[in-house]
Amino acid sequence: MGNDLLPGTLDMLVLSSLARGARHGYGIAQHLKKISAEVLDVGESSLYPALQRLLLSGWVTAEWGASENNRRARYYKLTAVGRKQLAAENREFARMIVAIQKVMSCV
Amino acid sequence: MGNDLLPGTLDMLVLSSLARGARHGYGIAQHLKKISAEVLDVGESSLYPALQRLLLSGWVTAEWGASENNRRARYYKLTAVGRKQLAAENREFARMIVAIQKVMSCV
DNA sequence: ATGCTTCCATCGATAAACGATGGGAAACGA
DNA sequence: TCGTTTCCCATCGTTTATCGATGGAAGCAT
Repeated sequence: MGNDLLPGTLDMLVLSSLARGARHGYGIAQHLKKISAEVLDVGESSLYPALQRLLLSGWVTAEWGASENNRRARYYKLTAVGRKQLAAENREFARMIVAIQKVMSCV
Repeated sequence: MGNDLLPGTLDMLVLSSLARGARHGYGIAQHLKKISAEVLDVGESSLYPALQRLLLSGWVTAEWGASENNRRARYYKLTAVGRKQLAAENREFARMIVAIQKVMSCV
């Protein structure tokens, strides 16, 4: 029953997942699914390209390490700039939601 | 300062614009801009393809007529199925927003 | 051995939205 | 009368995000 996600929100969601500390890709997907009560289901083919974007933009850094399960994993960590970006995207998103709600409630 | 819009929401916004009665394309764009306090700015190159989609799906019908300004205009009208679709998209959207908020507030 | 879970990642297709562009017809100001 | 603005239609080509399918490797349990 896990649906797709709202386009244009993935980067923000990923950044948000990293706000409390570094995670690896698989962990990010799990986290989003869990916190959203299974509503958000980020496929790996959406997630990894997104992480590449974030790396390229300098919002996150990556470092290889070992997971809790003793497996090789790549940990992504929010940079200072990334944290600002998260805040900005959050503001902009809120702005959009307010605007959309206005339209929808005008029915 | 009118930005783009949140991808994946255009069809819903257009349907919502037609909930109270028929409008022509130009009027829909104006309405969205006005109600959203200039936040939502739907370009015509986004709007008309969207209307084509809605026509093709049967959510709306179109009819040529004259605008208030005595100009030739194409009026789009919500169908019964379109109204159901609007309700469904609205529900789904709300579901997504709740899920996203959960993730964002977990920071 | 087999298969399940965890973890990485890429590739090709699809589809949505955008910028640029074009046109025609009414209204309006000079 | 003429030029400009406003209104209203629409398409084309590009970009970009997301997705489904696919593949691989390594650890764990049976």
